[in-house]
Amino acid sequence: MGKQSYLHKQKLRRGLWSPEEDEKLLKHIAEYGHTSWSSVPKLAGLQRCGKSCRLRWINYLRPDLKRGKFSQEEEDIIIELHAVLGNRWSQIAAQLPGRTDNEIKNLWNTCIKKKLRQTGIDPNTHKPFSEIEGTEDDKISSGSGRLKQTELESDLTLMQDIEDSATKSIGYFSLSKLICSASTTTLSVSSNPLLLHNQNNRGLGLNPELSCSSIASATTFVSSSIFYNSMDSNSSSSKSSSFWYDGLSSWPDLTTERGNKYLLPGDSEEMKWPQYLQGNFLAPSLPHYQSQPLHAGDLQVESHFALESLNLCFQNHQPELPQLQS
DNA sequence: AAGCGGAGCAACCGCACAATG
DNA sequence: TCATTGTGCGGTTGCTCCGCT
Repeated sequence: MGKQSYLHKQKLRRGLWSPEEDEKLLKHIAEYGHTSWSSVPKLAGLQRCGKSCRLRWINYLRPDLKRGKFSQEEEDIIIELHAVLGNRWSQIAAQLPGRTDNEIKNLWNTCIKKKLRQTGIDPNTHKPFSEIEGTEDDKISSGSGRLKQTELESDLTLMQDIEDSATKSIGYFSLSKLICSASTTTLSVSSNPLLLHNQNNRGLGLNPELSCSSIASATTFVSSSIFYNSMDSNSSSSKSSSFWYDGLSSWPDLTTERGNKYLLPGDSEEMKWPQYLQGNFLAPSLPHYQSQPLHAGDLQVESHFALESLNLCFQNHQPELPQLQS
């Protein structure tokens, strides 16, 4: 693709990001947002490609990231979602506020896979090894997580496949049941607005008018009542569904989110760049921002939100942040 | 103390898709 | 309709750390 030569031509930096680079990027995004990643490096004065900036922001600098070890509940959720979604890390990540797809992918590849194997479960099929021998391929958990449009005969058949696979898996939930449970309020299997159309949406073919990124959005709603009950009930978990109810249009009210969930000194959150900034960069947990990448209205809203969240941090912690070292 | 190997993690690569001209 | 550009995603690589010998 000529990417290498492009990098050489532009003398772009690669490899680990320095604190100075992080600072530049963070400042730039706080000030201008990121309407176009390709222009960010130039505007921010970075010798990086836009892609690298985007990745750095998403996986590391974003203020709503939750760092540190995954809890057992989070691991369980990942396993359950993987049984249904396969390697669609971004969709799985959408269900875990503050976690990135990269983080989850790494966790899966390094820890969870191993654990499952040790317990006699094939991480690809989520079935006991003894049961797999001689059985048909598992459509859901095949190596490549990306689902091509051409593979989608229809949303309904895919949905059925997913459901079949999930229900066949030991101990894992049935999508239809979940959606049915969700339907006690607004959705039903037969009228799930997310699944009516198979237009050009990636993955599971969603109704574009609803513009939520994926089926994950549906499970956000569903899982909020099922998965998260055992989790921290005063943070993200209890809000996922309200986000849905709010009609996919409401960004978190930062004034009410304020103080809702910060990284507390007692938390075992690992702080790297923030440590560089004297170790006191406390970021609010803003689950909707990460978990619900709205498409409609999107970039401006997202940028605006990023700016707001950063500003909020800045306001709350003025003694620390203005002291960015240069 | 040095070497080795595995684990964990950050970042890169290549591809697919969407948007735009 | 086609080409180009931008973005997002999943797979993979390579570096660092740490425990073991």
